[in-house]
Amino acid sequence: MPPEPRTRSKHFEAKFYNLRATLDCGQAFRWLEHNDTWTGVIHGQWIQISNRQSGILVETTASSPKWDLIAGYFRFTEDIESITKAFPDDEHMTRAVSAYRGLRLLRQDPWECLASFILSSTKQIRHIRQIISKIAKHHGEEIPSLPGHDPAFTFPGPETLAKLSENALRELGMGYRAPYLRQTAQTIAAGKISLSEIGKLPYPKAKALLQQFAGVGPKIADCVLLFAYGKQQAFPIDVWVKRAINELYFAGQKPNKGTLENFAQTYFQPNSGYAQQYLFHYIRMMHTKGPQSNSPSSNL
DNA sequence: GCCCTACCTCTAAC
DNA sequence: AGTTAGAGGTAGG
Repeated sequence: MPPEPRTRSKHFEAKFYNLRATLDCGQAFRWLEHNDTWTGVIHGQWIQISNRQSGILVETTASSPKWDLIAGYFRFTEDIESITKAFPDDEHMTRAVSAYRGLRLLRQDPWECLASFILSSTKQIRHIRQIISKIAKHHGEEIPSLPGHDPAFTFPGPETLAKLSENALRELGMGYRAPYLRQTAQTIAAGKISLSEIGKLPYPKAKALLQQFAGVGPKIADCVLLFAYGKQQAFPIDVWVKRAINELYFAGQKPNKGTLENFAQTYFQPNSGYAQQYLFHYIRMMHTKGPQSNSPSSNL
């Protein structure tokens, strides 16, 4: 038996951090929960994370943990209360905030985030997770996890995926998204578009550049801008958010595309990106559990 | 520009 | 238990 890997741990102060809402609701696809403890891999490091009094405990098997990157990923220092307080003062946002108190945005690795959302089109979250897990298992590097946990793998870089055939990607179950992912990986591996440069651009230019990648349209570009680059102007409009705006703000009369986009861009400022996440979860809950269901019982 | 459809595969709902 | 619609869209007509 190999010796149990040593772990390093660190406590972070963080007021209102709802791990379930943050890690399990479709902005990231690699987190697993067991007894209120979450495990995942970020920046090549296996992480275990759980709520503690007055904060968050992070443990990792990495031999020299990159705490800065870990803290950056979780955005521990973000003042979520003042962000949600600046939301529009209407009944829907008020309900969304109370149902999902402690929901945070993450700051993910741009490549993994981009690849994940290329795979997300017309897919249920469950299946997206499945595909991403397969990619890591088959083409990532194994890294140590703790006993009792599944083997852990890094998410392979663009150079690795660029070398795979379309068929090898299709074998992972991604269907017609395979050529998109392959081409995007090749574009990055060839240095034609730099992901770190995109982060330095203002929102409109960054969005336009992201849309040059195969399989990336306005929605996926906005997801990456919000979940990886932290651009608050990004407001991904998917079927759920569109449904939410139609139902809650236009009384069910569908506004045309321009009206809806304009509303999305202006009404929720200045924290539109955060507002989008709360709205997304709120409308999904309304549809899956019924409008009566009001369960704010998240662990804070 | 705007609308339409094809696209893979799997899950959830009959 | 088998069948089918629909799923955090995008590209190309």
